[in-house]
Amino acid sequence: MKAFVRVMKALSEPNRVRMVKLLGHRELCVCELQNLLGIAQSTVSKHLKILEEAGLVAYRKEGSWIIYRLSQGEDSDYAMVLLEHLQGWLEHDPQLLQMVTRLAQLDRERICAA
Amino acid sequence: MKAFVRVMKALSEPNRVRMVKLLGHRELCVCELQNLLGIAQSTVSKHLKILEEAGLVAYRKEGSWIIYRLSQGEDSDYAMVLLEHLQGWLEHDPQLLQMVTRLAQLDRERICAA
DNA sequence: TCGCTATATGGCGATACGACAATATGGAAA
DNA sequence: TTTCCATATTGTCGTATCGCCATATAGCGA
Repeated sequence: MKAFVRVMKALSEPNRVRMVKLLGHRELCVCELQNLLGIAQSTVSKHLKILEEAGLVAYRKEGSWIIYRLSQGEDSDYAMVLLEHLQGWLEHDPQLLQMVTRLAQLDRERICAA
Repeated sequence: MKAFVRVMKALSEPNRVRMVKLLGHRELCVCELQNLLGIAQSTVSKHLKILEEAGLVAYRKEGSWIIYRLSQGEDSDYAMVLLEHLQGWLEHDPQLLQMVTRLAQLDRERICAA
């Protein structure tokens, strides 16, 4: 029950759901999420901790960056099922679409600069 | 996003999850849920309202009883998917098992009395 | 070493939530 | 009508949550 509620609670906050959806496109570091969501860095960090404790995301360190990705089934069965459904859900949310567009734009710019 | 979060929020509270699981066995009136959960009637009523607004449960009136049941897909796609998964999830939660046992016992007694 | 950047943590204020008791509503029975 | 019973609503209280700012912590480069 506790584990289930932890996953539901993690996904019952719009900004956290947006993080999950954004991470569905590619792995992202904290500052990228901060940039895309437009909220304070400390807020992003706290949200990520909640997502991680629910087994929804995982991270790896790369120098001083910490790069978050969607979890791959290591931890919670509940989390995995929800993540799969979320792939299809909310694809037409206006705010989210806007963020995804910005993300794609950032990626294109990076490619051009390379 | 709002509809999705509403469903997640509704399912991120243990007593509400228990209500859903209990309603998975059969429809129940408010006082039965109150009895099984052991919480105040007003609390049960509020929880049921939240579950209903999320599209997880529905009700019908029968005299002065109001009988709640799991929703059948009338309202929310998110709710339906979660309800289906919940059929299998949390089957071994100790508290829930105890409540289900009590519910079965009540049913048996009612049959004997008839 | 000293900063500079990326991230995490602590603390605060505003708001939301979950519990209960008390009260309102509305049907059924006397 | 009056009296119950089932349910909903309202008020209150303690706690949790979300946002921010300010402050650690930790790695990288000068």
